[in-house]
Amino acid sequence: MSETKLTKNQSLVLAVLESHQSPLSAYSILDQLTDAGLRAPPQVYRALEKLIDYGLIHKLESINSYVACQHRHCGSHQVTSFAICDSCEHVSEIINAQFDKTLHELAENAGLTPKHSTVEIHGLCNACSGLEH
Amino acid sequence: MSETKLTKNQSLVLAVLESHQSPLSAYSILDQLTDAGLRAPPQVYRALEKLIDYGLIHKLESINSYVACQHRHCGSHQVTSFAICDSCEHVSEIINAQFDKTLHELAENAGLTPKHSTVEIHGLCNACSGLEH
DNA sequence: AATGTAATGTTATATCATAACGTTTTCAAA
DNA sequence: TTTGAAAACGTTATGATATAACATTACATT
Repeated sequence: MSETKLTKNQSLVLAVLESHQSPLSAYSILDQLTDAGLRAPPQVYRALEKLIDYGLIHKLESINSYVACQHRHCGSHQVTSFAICDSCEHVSEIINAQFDKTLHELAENAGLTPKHSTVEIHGLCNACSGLEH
Repeated sequence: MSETKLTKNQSLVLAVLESHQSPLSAYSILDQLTDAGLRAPPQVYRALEKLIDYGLIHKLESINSYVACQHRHCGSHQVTSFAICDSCEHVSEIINAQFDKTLHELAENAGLTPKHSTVEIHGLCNACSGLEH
C-alpha cells in the first residue's frame, strides 16, 4: 500500500501542512492556497480526507485542525497519539506499541473491538512551562 | 468542591443527557428543550460548559457530542476515556488509574506537562459485532 | 476518437459554536 | 430590608467547521 501518487490539490494541501510546525484549520489552509487557485472548502476537505486515508496527515479532533504526519508512512490504521501544547501549539506525535496494546485491552474490557482511536493530551510543553513562574 | 446547586437551564440540559443512552449534539438537546422554553444555542452551550466544569457531563470531541457522566462525581480534572460504538453509538466511560499514569508518562516523555486528555476509542461493540459477519 | 472514472470547480447549505449586549435573578453584605 | 455586585438568562447576530449536490474537466484505456 501507499506508493500512491498525489493529485494536484492533495500535493498543495500536504505542502502547506508540511511547511508549518503547528496544526492548521481547513480554512486556514484554504487561505494559503488562494494564490494556487483554490476557491472553495470542498477542494481542501477532499484533499484532507485522502491524505488522512493515506496516513500522511492527521486530524486533531480536539482542536479541529490538521497536521502533517511526523513519521514516514504512518499507516492509516495505526493508533496515533498527540501531545499538544496549549500555549505554543507545538504538537508531538507519539508512537508507542505498548501503549497501543494497552488501549486495545482497555477497549476489549469495555466490550469494544477498536478500529480507530483518538488520543490527544493537552498541556504545556517544557519551553512554555519554563516561561511561566 | 462540587455541592453546587444547578441552575434551571443546567438542570434541563443535564436531564436530557441523562435520559439518553447515546451522545447528543448541542442542537439536538436544544430541540428537546423548546417545550421547556429554550430558544437559542447559547442557552444550551452555557449550560454544557458549566456541567463540564462540574464533571457532570463530558464532551466527545471526535463526534461533537455530549454525554452524561456515568460515574458519581467524575472530577472535572480527571482523565476520562471513552469506548464508542460507531454502529449503535453506545458509549462506555473508562476510568483506570493505571492508564492515567501511563498517559501521564507518555506526555512527560514527549516533553509535555499534561492538563487534560481526550481519549476516544472508536469501533464496534460486542452486540454490533455479532450482527455483522 | 469514444468511453469511463477520478479529480476538480462551484454553489449552496448544513452543522457546530460564540460574541455582544441588555435584562432578570440571586443572594450576601450593609 | 434594601441594595448592589455577580451570575444567570434571553436574544440577535455572526463566526467557524464541514458537506451535499451537481456540472465540468483531465486523462488513461480501449
